[in-house]
Amino acid sequence: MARGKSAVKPTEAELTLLNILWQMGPATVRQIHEKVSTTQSTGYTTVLKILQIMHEKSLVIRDETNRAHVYAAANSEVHTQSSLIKDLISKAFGGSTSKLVMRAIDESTSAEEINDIRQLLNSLEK
Amino acid sequence: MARGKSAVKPTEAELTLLNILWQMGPATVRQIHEKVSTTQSTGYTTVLKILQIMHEKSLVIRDETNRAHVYAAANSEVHTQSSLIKDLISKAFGGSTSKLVMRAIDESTSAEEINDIRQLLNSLEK
DNA sequence: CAAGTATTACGATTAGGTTCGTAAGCAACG
DNA sequence: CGTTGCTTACGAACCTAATCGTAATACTTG
Repeated sequence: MARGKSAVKPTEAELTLLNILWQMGPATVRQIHEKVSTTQSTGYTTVLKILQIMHEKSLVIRDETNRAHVYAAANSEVHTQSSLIKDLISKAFGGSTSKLVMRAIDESTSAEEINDIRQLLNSLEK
Repeated sequence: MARGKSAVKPTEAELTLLNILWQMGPATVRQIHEKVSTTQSTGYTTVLKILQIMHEKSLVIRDETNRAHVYAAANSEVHTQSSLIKDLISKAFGGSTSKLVMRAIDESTSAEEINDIRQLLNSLEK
């Protein structure tokens, strides 16, 4: 059955760090902490601890070659997003993707975004 | 600043009960527990406790007229779904609705659902 | 090499979520 | 009215998440 894949759902704090890693690419704790500090006041060791836990969960990989370990997201942003959205669809939308899309799109959705979505639908046509 | 609105995000167990309440309408603990028991093995008092906590958080309202209190969801299913999806968009999709929709739709999405979505887009046209 | 500095590791603390056992309250019935 | 059974209330136990203080370790530089 090939289990062992990503049944792991990142927590909120973990997702914050993943977003940074996807944006910056592989980075040290110091770099990640500096980045996260621009928006939140989180201690250095807190960031470190979360990264260590994520490593245990295989949410990140790390290169221990140098003293300052270099962390990187284990899964792609797209992959993680898909998994989060599938989770939400099953838990809050009775498994219906279209219901979710209907709730997602509202008056605050820009014309541009709507166009992007329309093009996606067209490309699925085939 | 007009607090008291729904800044409250239901937990997973709470969402399970909300789904039941939306489906059944107002119900007693017994009824809810019977329903939840068809898919999980959760004790009666566990369901009761969660409902009491949800009541404190104002996720449900309850009618205490009779001995067996009658619980009902405080917010509509649509309202709650919208709030959950907005939360996910901001935390995992950089605020982009179209990105979320693109991840939501994949090869497993039925033609029927795609059609529903297309109609939604058309109705927004105007 | 010794002292200072950066980094990782460990473990404690706090808070929230989930579960359930037990007690207390009420109601109906014999 | 007292016993039985359903219901709510209370609180303990356990788990995960998040935060950080302190210790241990490794590098760096005078």
